[in-house]
Amino acid sequence: MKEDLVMDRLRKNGYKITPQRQEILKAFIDNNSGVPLSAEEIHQAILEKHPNISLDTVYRNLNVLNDLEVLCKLNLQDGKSRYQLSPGNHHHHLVCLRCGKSDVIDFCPFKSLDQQKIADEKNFEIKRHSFEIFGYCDGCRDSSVEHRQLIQDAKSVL
Amino acid sequence: MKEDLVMDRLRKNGYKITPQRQEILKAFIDNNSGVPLSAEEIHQAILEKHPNISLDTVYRNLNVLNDLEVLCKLNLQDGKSRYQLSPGNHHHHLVCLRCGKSDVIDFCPFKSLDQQKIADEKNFEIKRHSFEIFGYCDGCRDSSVEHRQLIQDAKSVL
DNA sequence: CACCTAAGTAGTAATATTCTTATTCAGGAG
DNA sequence: CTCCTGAATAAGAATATTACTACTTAGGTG
Repeated sequence: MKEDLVMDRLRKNGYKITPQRQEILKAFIDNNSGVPLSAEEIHQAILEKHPNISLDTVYRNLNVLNDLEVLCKLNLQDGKSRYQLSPGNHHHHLVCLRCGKSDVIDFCPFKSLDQQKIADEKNFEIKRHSFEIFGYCDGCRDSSVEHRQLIQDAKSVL
Repeated sequence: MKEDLVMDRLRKNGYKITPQRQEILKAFIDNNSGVPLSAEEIHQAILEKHPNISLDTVYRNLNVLNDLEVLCKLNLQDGKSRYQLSPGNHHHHLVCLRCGKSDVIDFCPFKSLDQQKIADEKNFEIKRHSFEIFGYCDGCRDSSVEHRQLIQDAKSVL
């Protein structure tokens, strides 16, 4: 999503355009690594130019942008949340347990699940859902070592 | 799952039977509230009889029991993880955003998703997946207030 | 353009979870 | 039954995230 569209979406939902929000968005636009960003990474990137931005502000705005579906929040099972620009339409993810890269899939279980049946049988009002697939991506299939383990190894070297 | 079966599963996977593990399991067997338990709740319950058990031990063993599929870990979107005894077979959950009760559903998106197609198209090796449905259960459909908000309200009263 | 107010921010404290390290213990081998 | 070793534990530190509070500011109104 383009920067202007995001600003429009903020405005239309009653959110203000602050320099902090613009910087956070820019961090995502500048990220071309393919790996979703963590709150701490975004915070560090912005600190270089704006030494006063607080980590709390980063977290708060990541949640705002996630609620507005500008970003999607991913759990790569490494103990922290990571975020990436949302493609806009409803989707789910293939997440690599080794390198952390995430790929979008259009398949949604709700297209094949009879929502009405669940609503009737269980008398349950569906509001939202989550669906993520974890495994090894193209480049990482060789290794049997998982992301969590690799991170631990990396830490022990420092 | 019965207590003896859990102990067998621990033993067969090289885990030891410790008093702490037995107490944690008992906390789940004793829980008939229908609401999954948080780590802190389990810790408090055990502290009455065993004042020395550490919260870390509770967390560590919840993860062990989750890995062995004795328990399932649920995210009720209220900022903490909750756990309940697993029915044994593969399943997913309907989670109520208001009261926190969780109901098991047998539907699994992978039965209708062509795994081979994803594996081929994306060259992705699938290891595991998550699928949860959030909404309002039978008893909570009236209210439009969400769990998170109710928890905040409750806190402000204290 | 100055004013006003709800929304946003920084800083700090609180909470949830995991890690580290030294000590203890379960349970197999002798 | 005793010894031994890897696994488990307690205690406390570290990390990830959210909440609280007083101050600041975006952006609408006159």
